Amino acid sequence: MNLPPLIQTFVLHFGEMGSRWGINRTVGQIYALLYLSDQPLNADQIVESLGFSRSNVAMGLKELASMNLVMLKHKPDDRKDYFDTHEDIWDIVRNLVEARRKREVEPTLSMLRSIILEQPVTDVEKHAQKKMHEMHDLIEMLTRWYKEMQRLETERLVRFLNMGAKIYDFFQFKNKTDHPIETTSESD
Amino acid sequence: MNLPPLIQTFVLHFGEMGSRWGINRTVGQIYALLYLSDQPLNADQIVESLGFSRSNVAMGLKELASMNLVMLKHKPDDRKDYFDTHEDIWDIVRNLVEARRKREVEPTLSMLRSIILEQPVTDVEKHAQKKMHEMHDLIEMLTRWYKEMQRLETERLVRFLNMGAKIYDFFQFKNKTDHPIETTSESD
DNA sequence: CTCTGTTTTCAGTATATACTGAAAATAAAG
DNA sequence: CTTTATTTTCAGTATATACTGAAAACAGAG
Repeated sequence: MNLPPLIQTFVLHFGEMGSRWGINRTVGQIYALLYLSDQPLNADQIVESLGFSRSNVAMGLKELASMNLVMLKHKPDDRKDYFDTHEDIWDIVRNLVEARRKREVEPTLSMLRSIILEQPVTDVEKHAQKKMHEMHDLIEMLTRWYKEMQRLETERLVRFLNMGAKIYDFFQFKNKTDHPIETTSESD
Repeated sequence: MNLPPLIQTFVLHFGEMGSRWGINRTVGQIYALLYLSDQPLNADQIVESLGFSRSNVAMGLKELASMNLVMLKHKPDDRKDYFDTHEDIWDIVRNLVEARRKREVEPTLSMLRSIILEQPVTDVEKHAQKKMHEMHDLIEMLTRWYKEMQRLETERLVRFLNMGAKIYDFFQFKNKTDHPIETTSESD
């Protein structure tokens, strides 16, 4: 690896963190490199920069593509595949969260859906099923909320996030006065 | 392992998912078992239920304790340590998210903090640093928002999440009319 | 069609992580 | 203090995951 120190630190960090983020070192480093690069890179350039085997890089890129974290691009008169990350960092967040939801949440949700349909026999099972139901409802609630956020375009999402504290006050206010809040025509 | 089928399915699923959630099979299964149990369990009972070695269970419990996902309890005239999960499922979420933030976000944030202080030399480094700055600001923003949510008590948090769609409308409304919204005395 | 540059696959190997059993540490009870 | 119940540590081993190199598949150019 022979990268400018600033870039190297970042790339190595992403490699190390990879395992905590459910991706491996190779994938982490490749993503970091592409994120910092001011132009799309091809697999050979990545091999050159990071020192992994060609096949390992190919697999890493495939995984990143499956998570919609990299985009395939082409240059005129060049048959090589070039890879790039999204321009808008919020698109990165959206794709990242979606990929993790699919991997980490969706399987559990469907397991819960099927299991709460079954008939509990003993009291122990009854209690267990109640807890599972509780978890199921919570995940569904968070998922519903997440899907709504996912639809917000960047500008509104940012504004919404920056409102955080004020929204908190807003609910405090609502709570104290007990007046329903008119936002659109719809009410609670 | 000899558990009621309903419980066994759930426990095994948590074990399998463990690796995707950054915990291992043992930790996943132990947590699942404790979550479903209607009473605190001691290490021997967990060994009995799951078939892991005593030491593996001890390590798993230690890890769960470090993430504040299990609580230590004692019974009268019994020297054994008993473990239990939180009553309120939202407390579980709060502790879970906090544990993951510490592991998965905090180290990156401090790496970024230190790296954006350095002096870039080349144009390539300048561009890279700009991208790092962008990432840093985004993570800080999300963290700030998260900390505010973390402070909300369960009832308000649930109400807030259920508002999701309406808040979206609310911003649409704001956007169209361009009137600042009065919530408390403070304004934008 | 063949040739050439490129990507993908996959069996084998290396590395990292999880797990165990035995021994050490701890802490309550006598 | 010693004894006994319990938890923790840790070196060694097993298992799972990552990584490589060689070969196969693919795709555009002639």
